Amino acid sequence: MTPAPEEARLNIRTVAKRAGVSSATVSRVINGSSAVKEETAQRVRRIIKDLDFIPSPIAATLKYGRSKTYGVILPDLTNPFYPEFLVEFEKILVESNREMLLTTIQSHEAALINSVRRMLTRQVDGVLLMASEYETKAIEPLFDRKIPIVTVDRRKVERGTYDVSIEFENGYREAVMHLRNLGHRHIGFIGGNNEIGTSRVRLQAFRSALSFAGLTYEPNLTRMGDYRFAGGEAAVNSLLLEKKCPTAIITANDLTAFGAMKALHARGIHVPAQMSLIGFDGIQLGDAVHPRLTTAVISQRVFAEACVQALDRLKAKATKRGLLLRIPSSLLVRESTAPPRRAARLSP
Amino acid sequence: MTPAPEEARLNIRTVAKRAGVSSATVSRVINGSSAVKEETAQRVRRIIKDLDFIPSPIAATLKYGRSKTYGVILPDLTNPFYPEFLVEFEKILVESNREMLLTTIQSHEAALINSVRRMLTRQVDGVLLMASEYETKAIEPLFDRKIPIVTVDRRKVERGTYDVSIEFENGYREAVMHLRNLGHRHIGFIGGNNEIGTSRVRLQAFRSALSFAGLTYEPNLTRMGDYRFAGGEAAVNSLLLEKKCPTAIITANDLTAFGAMKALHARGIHVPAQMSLIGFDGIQLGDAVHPRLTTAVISQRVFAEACVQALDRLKAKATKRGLLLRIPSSLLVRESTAPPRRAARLSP
DNA sequence: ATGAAAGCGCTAACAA
DNA sequence: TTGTTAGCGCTTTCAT
Repeated sequence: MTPAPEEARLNIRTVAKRAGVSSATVSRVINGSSAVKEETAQRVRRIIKDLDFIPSPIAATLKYGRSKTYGVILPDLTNPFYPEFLVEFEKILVESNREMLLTTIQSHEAALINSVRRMLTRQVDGVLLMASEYETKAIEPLFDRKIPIVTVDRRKVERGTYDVSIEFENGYREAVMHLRNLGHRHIGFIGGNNEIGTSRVRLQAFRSALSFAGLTYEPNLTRMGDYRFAGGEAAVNSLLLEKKCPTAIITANDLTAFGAMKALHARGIHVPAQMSLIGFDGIQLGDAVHPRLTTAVISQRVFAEACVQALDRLKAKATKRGLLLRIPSSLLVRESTAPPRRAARLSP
Repeated sequence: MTPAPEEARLNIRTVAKRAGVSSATVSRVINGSSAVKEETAQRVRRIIKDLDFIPSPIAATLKYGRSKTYGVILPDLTNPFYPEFLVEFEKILVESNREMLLTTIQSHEAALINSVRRMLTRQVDGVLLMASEYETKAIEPLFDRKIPIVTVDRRKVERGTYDVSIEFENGYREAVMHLRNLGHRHIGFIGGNNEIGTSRVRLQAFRSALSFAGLTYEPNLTRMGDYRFAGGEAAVNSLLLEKKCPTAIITANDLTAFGAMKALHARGIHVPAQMSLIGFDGIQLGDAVHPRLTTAVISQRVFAEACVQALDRLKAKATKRGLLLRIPSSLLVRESTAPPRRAARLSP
């Protein structure tokens, strides 16, 4: 009355039986343990292939606690920066036989609580929090359960967290120097959302770049945006009301720059002839707009590698104290920058 | 010598013990079984909350076979259409307590095999194949294991597969009529990659729209692209070499239209004064470029709902024969279309 | 170098 | 309405 052996479910024991070994040995072969005689291993691998057997990491997770999955919490999937990052991040994980659990909060802080819960529920081995601007409270449960956490752009670490931050200083310095060398003296800035830490960091980096270039920071040439088109657009419209308009604008990210570009076009202001524009991120779109956007580029590959490495290290030695990793940025000059229309007055 | 009870692992039995019930009852409460006395259920829920207990779907998967996860195979995450889709798809799944396993093949067909393997490995309850243009062979293992498969834009079904297809006919018809009403008589078309089924469908839909509008299809005004900027750009450059240039161009998707727009700008051809342009998809970016793109819009919410529904139904009754769902598209008129510069000669 | 055996946390018959 | 029980497929000591 037992079911036909043909129909027996395919698992590690089926393989073991066929190979004339125990399931423990099969497990060892699957996990590449060196403690198996090569001959045996070969035979087992042969059978695995013949049977088209796929081991279940779910069972392994249950047994062993580790899911071989890293979670990612994104603030906003519609900013192309993140998909471009994810492609690299996924590639690295998959190469090493791990998975990615993607959650998106679409800028709703409330969704963060839910994301965290999903991470816990699915037993991820670590969380990459790219939405670091939000409340720490929501991620407490991760701390409590000692899940490795890597934040992005938070620029501070706590309780064994790692942080991967973009080195804005470089990029903005090169951007400002580039503009200064072209003859610009009055450079506007469109930042992110002021309530967010990373926005302040960007603005600060811009200001120190100005001073490095020997230019004065003019607060009335700075506007806040929202890291999206709309913010860039609105900011430009507001900037243009200033008596003394800038001859160039630098933004907190590329999306903001595109918004700015649109507003400038709409008002018949030519980029770069009448206004130079520099973004930050280096998203692919920058190469496709007209004029092609001059921008500070971050290598997504390098960025993703740093994130995975940070997660791996944190998982390996959970008690270590925090660590800050920096990802460099560097200026890519394209077509959205040019000398200012009227020669700037010579500096004193 | 037993470990301190304080340190006992938190599982369904811990909860059961505290609540003075059996683990089965706790399981029932968690899964919302109606066969539990409300009073008992309340007590159990109370304890779950107090203990901050999170049930493990991994164990449930192991036991029950279902992972409450749908897999998605995307051709290319850098086309904003997909992230915008994913946001909706994820939202729907999460609302109903399910997860999404995202894999990307970045247009490499070889990666499809790997994606399929990941789906099998993680025991997804179904697969949404948005990269349907690729070889059927690679997805055989899904068929073999009777995993529900929903394809997109394949427009045919087999062996209990469902297909969700975009209704290009509508959108293109409205697009062509819009142009015709503006006075256009010679409309160019930039398609996708010709080797791909969905490209042929789009071209066909365009042609039938032309004939519906009483216009003749002019094969020399058609070019193939690649669904990306580059393809649109190259296609325009080639189209402009034609003796009899079109006065308007319709594209296979928005990204292609952006590429076309860039090429036109680069050659000093004003959109829409000298050339009208219509895209397809309705990605957010279309609202941000200058001029804002007239395009046939697909509701991502509707699209995502259809996909989830198709997966759900297929899972519920696996033997049913195939089903085709159609997602409508409709024209959104913005600023990239206008009457042709010189009045077109009156039609005969 | 290999095997036996004890679960990981949960669900679903079946029994009560 | 609730409890008992037998695993789901795997890993990993501990033996041998």
